Amino acid sequence: MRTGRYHHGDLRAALLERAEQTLREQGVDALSLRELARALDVSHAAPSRHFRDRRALLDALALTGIQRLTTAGRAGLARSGDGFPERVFAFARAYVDFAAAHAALLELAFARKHDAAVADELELAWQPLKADLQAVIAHGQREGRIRAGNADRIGAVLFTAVHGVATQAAGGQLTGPALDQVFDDLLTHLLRGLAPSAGDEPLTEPAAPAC
Amino acid sequence: MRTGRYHHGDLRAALLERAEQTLREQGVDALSLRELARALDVSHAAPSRHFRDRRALLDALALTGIQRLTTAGRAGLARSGDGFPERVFAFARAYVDFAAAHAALLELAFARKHDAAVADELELAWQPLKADLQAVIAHGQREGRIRAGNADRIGAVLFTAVHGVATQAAGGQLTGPALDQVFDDLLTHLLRGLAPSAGDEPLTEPAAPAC
DNA sequence: ACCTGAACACCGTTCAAGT
DNA sequence: ACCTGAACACCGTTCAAGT
Repeated sequence: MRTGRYHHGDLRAALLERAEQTLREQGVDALSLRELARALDVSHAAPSRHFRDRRALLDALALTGIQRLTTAGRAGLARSGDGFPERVFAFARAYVDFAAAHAALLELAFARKHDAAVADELELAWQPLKADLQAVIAHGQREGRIRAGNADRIGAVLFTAVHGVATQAAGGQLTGPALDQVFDDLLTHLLRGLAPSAGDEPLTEPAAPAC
Repeated sequence: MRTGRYHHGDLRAALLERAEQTLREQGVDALSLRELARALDVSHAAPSRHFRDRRALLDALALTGIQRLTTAGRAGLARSGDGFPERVFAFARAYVDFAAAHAALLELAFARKHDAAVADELELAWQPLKADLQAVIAHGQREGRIRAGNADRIGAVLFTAVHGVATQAAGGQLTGPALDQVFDDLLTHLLRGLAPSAGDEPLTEPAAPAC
C-alpha cells in the first residue's frame, strides 16, 4: 500500500536499518532490494538512488558491522577491571560474543571484496579496534606479562587467534561449554607463550627469579 | 544447442565438478543451477533430479571441500620430515594454503547449516582431519614437546588458531609476507605456551634441566 | 534531488508429459 | 529412472517520466 508521498526523511538510513534486521533474522540470502523497498513502502527502484547495487548495500552493512564490533569491544573493556590478563579476556570475549550474535553481519565484514576501494575503506574501519588492542598489549608489556617487541606483530597474533574462535562461534561449530573451553585454553596457552619468561603459571604468578 | 540424447553418464558428478570450477573462478553468488545446466547441455530442470535445491548442491560442495582439505593436510604431512614442530607447521601450512586457494569452497564448509542433518554429516566429515591432528599432537607429547593432557582440548586449540589464520587468508585480509609472519608467530608462541616447561627457546632446544 | 512504473533479462522451483 | 518444456513467482538493474 503506497502512501502517495515521496516521503522518507532518510531512505538510506532506513534501508540500512531494515537490512540489518533481515540479515540478523534470515541471513544474507534472504536480503533482497525489492523486499526491502516493499517493507519501507517505496518503489522497488528507489533503493538504487542510495546504493548502486545490492553489493553496495552489503558493503555498507559490512562497514557498520565493523563499527558495532569496535563499540562492543570497548564496552567489554569498560566492564572489565584493570588487571592484565583480565583485560585481554574481556576484549576477546566481547569479540566472540558479538560474532555469535551477529554472524551474518561479521561474515560480510570479512568477505573478500571485489572492489579495491571498498577493501581499503573497510581496512581503515578496523583501525580503531586494532588501536584498542595495541593499548591492551602495551599495558601487558608494561606489567611485564607480555614480552617486549613489535606490538603490531603481537597484536596480529592475538587478533588472529580470537578471530579463529569467533568464526567458529559464528558458524555454529563451537557453542556452549565447548566454546568457553576453547576460548579459555587458547588464550591461556597463547599468553603463556607470549610471556617474557614462562614458568609453570606465568599468567597468575610473577616470573620466578632465575636460579 | 541440445544434442538430443538424454546423455550424461553421471550428471550428478558432472554438476559437482562444474560447480566447483565456477565457485573457484567466480564465487558462490555466480553459481546458478540454470547456468550449470546450460554448461552441461541439459535442460534447466535436470539438476533437480540430483539436488533437491540450490542449497543441497552447496551442501554437497561443502562436503567435497572438507574431503579435499583433509587430503591436502595429509599431503603436507607426507612432504614433511619426522621432527616435532616441523609436522605441526607442515599440517597447518597445508590448511592455510588450501584456504587461500579455495576460499569459496571452504567458506561453504564453514557456513552455518539450516538443516541439522547436513550439519551432522559435515561434522562427521571433519573426523579424519581431526584424527590426523590428534596423531600429530600425540607425537609431540611423546617427544616431550607438548604438555600431557586431553588431546582433544589441545587439538581444538591448535585447530582454532590455524583456522583463524586460514579464514583471514581466504578473505584476503592476510596475504604475502604478512600472512607468513602471523602464521609463524602464532604457531611459535602457541607451541611455546603448550610446552611442558617453557624456557626461552623451548621449540628448538630441549628443555633445560631444572637448576 | 528524489522517486515511480514499466521493461528486460535473469533466477529457483514445480510438474505434467515424454522416452 | 531420467529428462524436457512450459509455467509461476520471484529477482537485480535500467531508464524515461513524473513531482
